[in-house]
Amino acid sequence: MKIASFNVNGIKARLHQLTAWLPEARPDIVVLQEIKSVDEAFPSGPIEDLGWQVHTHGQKSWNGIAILSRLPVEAVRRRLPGDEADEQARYVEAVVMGDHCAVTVAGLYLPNGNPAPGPKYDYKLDWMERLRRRAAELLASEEPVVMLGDFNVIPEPRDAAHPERWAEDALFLPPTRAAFRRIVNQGWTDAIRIGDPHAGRGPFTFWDYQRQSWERDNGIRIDHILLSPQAADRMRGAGIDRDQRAGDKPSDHVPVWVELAA
DNA sequence: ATGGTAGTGTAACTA
Repeated sequence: MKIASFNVNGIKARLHQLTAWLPEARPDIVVLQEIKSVDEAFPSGPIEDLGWQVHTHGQKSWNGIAILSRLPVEAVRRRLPGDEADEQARYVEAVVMGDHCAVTVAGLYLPNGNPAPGPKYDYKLDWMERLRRRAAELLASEEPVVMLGDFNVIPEPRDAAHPERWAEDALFLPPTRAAFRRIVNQGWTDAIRIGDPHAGRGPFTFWDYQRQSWERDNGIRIDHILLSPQAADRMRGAGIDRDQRAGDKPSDHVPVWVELAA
């Protein structure tokens, strides 16, 4: 079972890239972030025509998430628990039926949090605490769980080409990294770090559109795949589709993926 | 300190 995450930065502007990448990469499950579309306006047709079921959780103009699946999906849950007043569409969860076992997939678009300090940063840290609580519940199931998406967290200096430039940024501030570690240290495995070992800096998953970041390989690693122990036992590979950043009108993120024997 | 680019949606915001 191949599970992928892709921040498309606007589904309407990225349909060409997504419909070219899906048949090429052949994932079984994809979580999308930043669809920037209400559910009714999501272009499901061209994706369904390629064999994928579409489950969206959108909002107008910003954020928004979706799960695409070629396998049977049950128990789709939208919204991260813990704050009924939170209107931002950033979390979707589903149970996917594999040949050998069921896998819970949690897709997320964690708040950016800039500028920090400020209310947006407070919201980010609150959201991370809610995610930590949900992550603990998912781990307690002792089932295969894959929690993946755009975390908007640079975990370590080696995850940025120029970490010093991120020192004051909400993606790299010490409280952000500590909150991420509190989740990982519950017992999750960082699939990209394990599956795609890299001696020096990188690998990266995001390159800004500005300042020729891609041409200069000035990237960061902020799209992550966390595996429960039962999912990590089944991991057969993981990777980053880096080439996707080089095409015509690409997203500023590239897809990340993990392959499980499931 | 500023501005550089992109998407949504058509002004101003988010990233």
